[in-house]
Amino acid sequence: MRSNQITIKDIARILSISPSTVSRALKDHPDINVDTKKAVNDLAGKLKYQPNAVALSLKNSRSYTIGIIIPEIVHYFFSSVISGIEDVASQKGYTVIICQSNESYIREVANCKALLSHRIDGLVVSVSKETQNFDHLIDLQESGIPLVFFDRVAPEVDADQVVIDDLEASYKATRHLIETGRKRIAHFAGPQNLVIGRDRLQGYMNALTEAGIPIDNRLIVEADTFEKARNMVVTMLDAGIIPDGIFAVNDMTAIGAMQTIQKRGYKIPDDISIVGFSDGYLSGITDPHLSSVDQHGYEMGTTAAEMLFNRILSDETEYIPEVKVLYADLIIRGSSLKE
Amino acid sequence: MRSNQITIKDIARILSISPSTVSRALKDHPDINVDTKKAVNDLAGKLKYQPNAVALSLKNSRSYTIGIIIPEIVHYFFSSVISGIEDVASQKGYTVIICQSNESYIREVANCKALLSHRIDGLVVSVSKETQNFDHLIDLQESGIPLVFFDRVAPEVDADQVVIDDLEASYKATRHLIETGRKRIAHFAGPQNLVIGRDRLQGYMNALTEAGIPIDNRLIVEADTFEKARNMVVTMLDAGIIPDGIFAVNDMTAIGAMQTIQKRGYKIPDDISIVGFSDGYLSGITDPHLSSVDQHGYEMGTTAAEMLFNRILSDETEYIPEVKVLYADLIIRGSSLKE
DNA sequence: CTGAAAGCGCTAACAG
DNA sequence: CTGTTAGCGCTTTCAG
Repeated sequence: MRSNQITIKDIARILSISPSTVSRALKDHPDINVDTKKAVNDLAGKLKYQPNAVALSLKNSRSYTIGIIIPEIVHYFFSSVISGIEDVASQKGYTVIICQSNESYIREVANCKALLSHRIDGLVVSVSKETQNFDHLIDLQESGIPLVFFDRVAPEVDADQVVIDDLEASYKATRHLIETGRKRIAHFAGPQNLVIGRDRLQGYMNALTEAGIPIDNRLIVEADTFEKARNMVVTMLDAGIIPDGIFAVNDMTAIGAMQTIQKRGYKIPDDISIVGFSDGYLSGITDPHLSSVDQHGYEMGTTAAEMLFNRILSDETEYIPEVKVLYADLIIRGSSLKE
Repeated sequence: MRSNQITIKDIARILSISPSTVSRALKDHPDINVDTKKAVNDLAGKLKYQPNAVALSLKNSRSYTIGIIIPEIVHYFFSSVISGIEDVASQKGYTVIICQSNESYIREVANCKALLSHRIDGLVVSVSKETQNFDHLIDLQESGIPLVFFDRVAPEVDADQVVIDDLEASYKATRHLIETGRKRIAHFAGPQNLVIGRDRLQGYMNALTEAGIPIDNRLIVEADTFEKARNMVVTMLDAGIIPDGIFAVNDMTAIGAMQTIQKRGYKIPDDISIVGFSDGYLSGITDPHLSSVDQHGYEMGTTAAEMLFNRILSDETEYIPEVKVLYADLIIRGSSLKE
């Protein structure tokens, strides 16, 4: 199938004038005769002329396009971040290319290459669980493309970041469990190669330590998906390890734990109370509703995009990375209510 | 910030050869001397040369980019469709630009213009709830860009479509309610300007009619969001209209209804049983689990993408629109179990 | 085996 | 007020 879109030359030919005149007329250049302008604009409208963004990109060495690399789009948190980024970008006249790494390092690297090839003007990224080496991102940055990390950051890379205060949020969540009388609080943790995984664990430990509760390693398990949580609960209960509270690294994990716990005949929150870390609206549709840290995904997206455009649109040569820490609220719902 | 990416000319200059030789060497053209090839490829590797996709697009009048327009990315169904499209596209070496209409006609039109400007090679679209006029899509198609609709199609436009058999699926869902002894079955319907809204209502009516159950207009209400469902249930119950079964146009609506019904002291499925229309994994985390039609979003995405690439990669001039109807399964869970 | 030149669509400096 | 020209990065005839 051949595309047959109108160009400036088409308009010029029809009107028997030069392409540059058309170009100027279209952008209302003061030099151009009013009649010419009118003729050009009328014809452009009639022919539904759309400027060729590809040609403009080549000419200007700016693609007016930014890239996003996220692990998986099919998560409320990530898709709401995207939504935030998109709104800011489209308002600035920028287009967004979204790539999924599917939690794979290989794909993340491939995404970077593709985006480099498309000459994106900037990149917002949340790294995959697998990623331990950040050369692909450093390369990108070194070739002059501003970079902003969100949520899953790479401290090894000197770039802007927007994160929530994971340490504080986890601390608050755990403290809330302690304050409602829980003594044997388990943590379903994320991968420890991610900062968010480490920070959330640390916040949990800080709260326990502060309260004088000894840290029990049998209560700290790596489980960060619905499925893993279900299996882990079975393993723990079968081993006679019965927590009275669980702080989970994300909502799906919390919900997986919740379901299995209920299936085994324990009551929530009476026997075991649970706090998650928000993936979005899920917390409102469990029974009981899930207490959870609200991460404000949309706001994180707009913030990241604004930081990125600050870089893109400024001429500063020196680069002092900025870290923005968003406040995260603990929303207490039925799964951890005090009796 | 200036980007400083390596071009073919840079390599040519360093090696004191011409750009055309570099170009040929990079694509392993048989004419080129092995040593030259090696020198070029080594240097390209060292300098991390990435071909400029923008220049290629301009040269080839193909952007190797496809567009997606969806109402909102923050829905499991839509994001899983995107995932399917992306996987097919990236495997074919295409990039994907995703636009959200946010259910707004104006934004949908703007999205089309932006995508046209980017000279996308094809478009996959699910129209906004507001859209009644399809000129923007027809224009796009007329300028030679293949179009595939999914889910929310525009029958007014002669283009490929991939849909599920909404009529059949709704019929099955309603019939299931009838077979489990329900007599006063309500339908929480979607907007009637969308084919899916109309079809789902029609399937519901067909099942009732077939079973000899008269259609009661008080039981058919337009409610297609979590919030609207909550309000609608209150309104109905307060008016003394108590259904014994509800078929909802999507899962969030079903869940909204479910919660409010439970809050009012009715038991699900004993007093009122409920069937939804799938937005994804939500059905597994309600209590009781929600019976629902599985729409196979990912598969819909891959199918749509494959149909699109059939058009993009073929030279056919004649265009016979194809409609692919995917089978939708009714998954029966706790919310509509027979006693 | 390699180079020069033209052109994809657009703009901007330079000439009239 | 308008036209000519060159160039963004790349490929591809056409000429050596």
